[in-house]
Amino acid sequence: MTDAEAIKLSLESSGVRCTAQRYAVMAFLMENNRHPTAAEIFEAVNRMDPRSSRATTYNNLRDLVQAGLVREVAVEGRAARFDATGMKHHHFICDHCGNVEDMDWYDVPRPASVSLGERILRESELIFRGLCAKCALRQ
Amino acid sequence: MTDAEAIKLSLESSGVRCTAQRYAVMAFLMENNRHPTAAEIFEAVNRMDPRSSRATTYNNLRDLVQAGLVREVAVEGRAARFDATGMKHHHFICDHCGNVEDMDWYDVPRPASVSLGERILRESELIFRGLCAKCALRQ
DNA sequence: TTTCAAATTTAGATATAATCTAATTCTTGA
DNA sequence: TCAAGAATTAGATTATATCTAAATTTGAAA
Ligand SMILES: [Mn+2]
Ligand SMILES: [Mn+2]
Ligand SMILES: [Zn+2]
Ligand SMILES: [Zn+2]
Repeated sequence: MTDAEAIKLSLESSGVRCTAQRYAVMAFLMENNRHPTAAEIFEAVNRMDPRSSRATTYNNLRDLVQAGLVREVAVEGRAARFDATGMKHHHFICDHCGNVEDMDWYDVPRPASVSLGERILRESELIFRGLCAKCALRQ
Repeated sequence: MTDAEAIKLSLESSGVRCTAQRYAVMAFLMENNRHPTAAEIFEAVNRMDPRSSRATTYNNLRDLVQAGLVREVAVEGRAARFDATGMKHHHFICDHCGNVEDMDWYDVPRPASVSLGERILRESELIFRGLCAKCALRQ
């Protein structure tokens, strides 16, 4: 199976139509582990046909996040970043430049049931903070 | 020592002048574990004297975060929320309403040194996601 | 106490990020 | 082929946060 077919399949098996614009977003995120912002994705997708409007880019990112194929990472004071939820991993967020980097995944202990109360837990996310390699050198 | 003196002291020992406006932000966050947004803090502080402008509220929140007295929590698609960094704790963020709730703290295993590379780790933050008690009931 | 430079505050403008609107185009299945 | 729903679009709008430049306040030196 080609990559294209795999993307098409994963979209459709998640209940999302595979449109040209949606495909372009998904393909860009899968070949790119740099956690781009919506603006960067919009720009990248529009460097070639087919075009995609800003509204569509945001709509599709929202749909893909809902379908569980894409993860949105909120960063304090900066635009949200996105990545394809391929292999499980954690994130390192740089205090200085805001870059988001992948970190090896390891299982995180669940909170005690009594502490969870009536809440329904979907996932536990571990975020490391500090200085990325580039910013660490400069300080 | 009164609470007021304690706040004044903690500001000054963190190298931040204790101005009336800064004090009001800090006091509001310390008597309030609801993780208010900047807009909510601005409004609360301005319900009584002394007044504080929007710019000052944002400036002071930035200064207090830098001093380590306040934590900023970015939430996807919503305004950032703030809390006083008193006792260590984790956060639960509701997928549905975006509310941020405190969870008991427990130690998180550090990433492997090889995985960290040249990065400098400041903190590891555990975020639980799912539905808060109120939203869980309604679904 | 007086004085002054630095820090802080302010109102309002501006910038940035994200969503909404309503018209159009595309897709799918009958 | 055709109708209905889904998706896309340009541009307006909203939401969030920062910037600017002038005024005020502060603390420490004199
Ligand atoms: Mn990632
Ligand atoms: Mn908290
Ligand atoms: Zn960095
Ligand atoms: Zn909720």
